Amino acid sequence: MNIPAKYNAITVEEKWYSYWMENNYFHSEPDEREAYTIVIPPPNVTGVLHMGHMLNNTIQDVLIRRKRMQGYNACWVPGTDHASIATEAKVVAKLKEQGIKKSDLTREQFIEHAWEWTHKHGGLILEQLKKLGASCDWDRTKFTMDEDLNRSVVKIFKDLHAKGLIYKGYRMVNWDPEAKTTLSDEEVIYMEKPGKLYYLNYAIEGSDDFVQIATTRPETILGDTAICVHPEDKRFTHLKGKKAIVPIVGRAIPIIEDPYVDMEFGTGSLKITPAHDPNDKLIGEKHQLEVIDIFNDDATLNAYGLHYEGKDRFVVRKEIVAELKDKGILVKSEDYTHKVGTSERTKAVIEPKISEQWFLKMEDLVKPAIDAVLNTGEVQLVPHKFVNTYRHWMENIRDWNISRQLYWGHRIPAYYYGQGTNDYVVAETKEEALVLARQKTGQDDLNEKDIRQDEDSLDTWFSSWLWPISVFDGINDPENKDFKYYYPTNDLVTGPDILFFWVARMIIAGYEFTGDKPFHHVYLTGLVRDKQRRKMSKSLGNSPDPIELMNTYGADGVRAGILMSSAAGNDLLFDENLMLQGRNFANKIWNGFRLVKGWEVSEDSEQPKSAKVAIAWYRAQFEKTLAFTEEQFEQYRLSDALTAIYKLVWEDFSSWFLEMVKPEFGQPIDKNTYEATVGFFENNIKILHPFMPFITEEIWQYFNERSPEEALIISAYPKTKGFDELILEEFEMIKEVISAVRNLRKEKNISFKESLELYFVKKEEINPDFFDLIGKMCNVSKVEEVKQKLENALTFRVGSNEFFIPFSQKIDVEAETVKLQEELAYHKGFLASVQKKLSNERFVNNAPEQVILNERKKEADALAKIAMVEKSLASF
RNA sequence: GGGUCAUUAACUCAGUUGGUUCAGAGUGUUACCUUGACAGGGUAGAAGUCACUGGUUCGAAUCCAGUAUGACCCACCA
Repeated sequence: MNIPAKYNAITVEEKWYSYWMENNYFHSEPDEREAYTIVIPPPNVTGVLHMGHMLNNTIQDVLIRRKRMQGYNACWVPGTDHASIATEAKVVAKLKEQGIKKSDLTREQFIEHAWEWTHKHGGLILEQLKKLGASCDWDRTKFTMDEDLNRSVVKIFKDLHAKGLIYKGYRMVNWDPEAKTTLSDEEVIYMEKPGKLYYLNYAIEGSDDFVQIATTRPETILGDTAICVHPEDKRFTHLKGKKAIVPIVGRAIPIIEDPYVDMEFGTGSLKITPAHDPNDKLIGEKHQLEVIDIFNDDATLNAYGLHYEGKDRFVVRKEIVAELKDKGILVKSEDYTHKVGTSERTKAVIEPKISEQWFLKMEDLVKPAIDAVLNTGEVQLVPHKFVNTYRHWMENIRDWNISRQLYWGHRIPAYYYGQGTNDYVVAETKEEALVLARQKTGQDDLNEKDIRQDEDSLDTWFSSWLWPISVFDGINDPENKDFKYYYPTNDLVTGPDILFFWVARMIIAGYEFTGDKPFHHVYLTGLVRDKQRRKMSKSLGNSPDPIELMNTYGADGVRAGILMSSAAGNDLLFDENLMLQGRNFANKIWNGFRLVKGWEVSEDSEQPKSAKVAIAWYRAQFEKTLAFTEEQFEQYRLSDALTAIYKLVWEDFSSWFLEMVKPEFGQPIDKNTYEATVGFFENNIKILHPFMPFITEEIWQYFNERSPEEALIISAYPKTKGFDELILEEFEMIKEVISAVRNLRKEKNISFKESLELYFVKKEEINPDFFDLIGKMCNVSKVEEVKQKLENALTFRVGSNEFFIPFSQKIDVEAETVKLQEELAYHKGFLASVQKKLSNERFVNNAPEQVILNERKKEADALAKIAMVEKSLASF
């Protein structure tokens, strides 16, 4: 036979993925079976696979494959997200390389470039998922900018607008000067950054007096429109009603009072710049202050910046500090660490900016979504600990800024017919808009030229929050058969980092637009970190290339490795050793297969007793493990399920069972044992298939010719049957006997080839059915009970039974004595602790009866063992 | 500032309603083994005051309170 000793993953994996694709096993159509559905968290269309994807898609594939084998109609819908800001930023960068500025292009031209980019780089990540073995229904692949998804988004916008939930507001928003767009609050990451707190003196109008303020942003003094102090702050009562002069600008601004000011902080007086700070804006509104915006869209200063006009805000900060210092206005500066908002995508420092944007009212929308997670349990978060985070966010939710000043994305379906900011209608098409506009204005002579669509596009998440609905076209056509069959979906697998961005909003959308949950369970994976516990990120360069990993360790190896140590919700410290472990496991299975496949089967040789009992034992062991993994799956503890199977296959099956039934070298194996072994092997690879699909399919098909209908991927997953607990217990004792004999051989340097005899004095039951097996495993020619201990023999004790191996050489009495004394000391110590417990009246009175009985049994056992050891000692 | 979670062997982690000698696994490490499936393997061993301090209990790694350290999430303090 020429099966290679080393399992070659690469060729095998390609072969079976193609086979699965050719036979259409991944595709799902509604039928009479129960559906099991997962929608993929759509990765960025132009993204590449990283370790986070590996983890989370492996989990999805495990769930899907298992359910498919269990007879569900499993459907895993793949797709990608247009990722407006990220993709637009990439396109802008690429155009810049070619010397083209975004502002040189029309919207249409830019979008053309973006599509070109998308087609060129898009979808690569889905190809990479295939290498991982992802059994997605590729016929259902969706993109968040697909035409039908666009129609869904527009419809939803229109619907929410009609309900009065979408409105335009002139508000302070998060401005990303790099991408020149607003961001939602969730897209702003606050980072600790070292800065300085500058103390400045503002002169008081018409006097020599001054008021001192502290600021971290001296460049914004150009937009100051007030100084604010606490009304009860006695230090400033003399300034009441006076005006201060803004340095450099020379503008006189009022000194106002507001309890917002913290008297303890800084100098106790605060400069107010309503255009550039959310709090200042609130105070400004309250006191009806002038709003002076000093920035352009790219965060350079505008005309209000005077001689700083056209310079960047950070350049200006430096220069203005120098100028203030020269003029004696800067009193001092202190080092000060504070949190600075940055853009999640571009990393640019966010500029709070007042502008007119579209908002979605969240207050009422969140109610059913809160209820579903907190009260009814219709949607369950796994692990449960995320419920609190979810609740907190939901209960403190603010209106969602859904407009973005980007070209790439779903354009806001609002059409203006006049110059006023509210002279618009919301419509699905321009034609419809015209009709609506005519109705609204009563001007029948309006035509298409008079109508222009809003320039903004929608936040990416405004399309992805519909994902579980829109991939089945449930918005446009709620009665369609796919939607009715697959929705609501079952499980969602994603990272906790997008719990708010995506998961929460999908739950909101589900209830609002379908009246039902979008999914039942949300499995939140941990983050993949490097060995120094840092998040894996491109900028740190600490993320290994998943493709390289799969080439080195095989997709199965990587899948197993990454799952082996990743409990739900716990971060995973990436270590290549895990992948190595996964690969070695694949090799172990492979070699077990080689062994079994190499056996010659004899029709007429009889089944040895040892094999018979081995089969009975392994059957029970398998069933026990299967039952355990079922429990683990119930709780989404995939890692524990896999570890259990790993041990079953490596230890129980390979190290024990195969050794137990292995025929003598050169001898054939009897048919019954062979068939049982192959049956066990096949069951092993069935329950392993969801985790390691490729090698299992390879072995499955190698064992026997299989038609496409008999492929492992669609074979029936074993069902739990219950098992014989007793045989498992009995075998534990046998195991101990076997390893004790092996140890003695080693200690005394007795070759395995030298046959031994084993005798024992029985104090507790030992099942004689196993004796042949002991014989085979230890090369012992007979196992026999005797009434009393043997002289001149090696001894050991298992349970309360004492074993003897007659030994021709001289027994080292001293060494034996030492060994026995150690055992004695151990048992005595144990006895003491048990007796201490039992002599404690309160224990005896309070503990449950079963516990006390256990203790009594322990006491009796210990006493028996002590007696036995003492007797042995006495005989020396 | 508020919240959540963690702290168990050198490392990464289990320990599922408090009760068997319950202190575990994998990796690493040590010693031995070219045994006919597998050195990507086998056998055996060493290794921990379960972060700390109290409390509850007959009994605590497990429950409670506090402390320390770390991680993450949320929040408009110049």
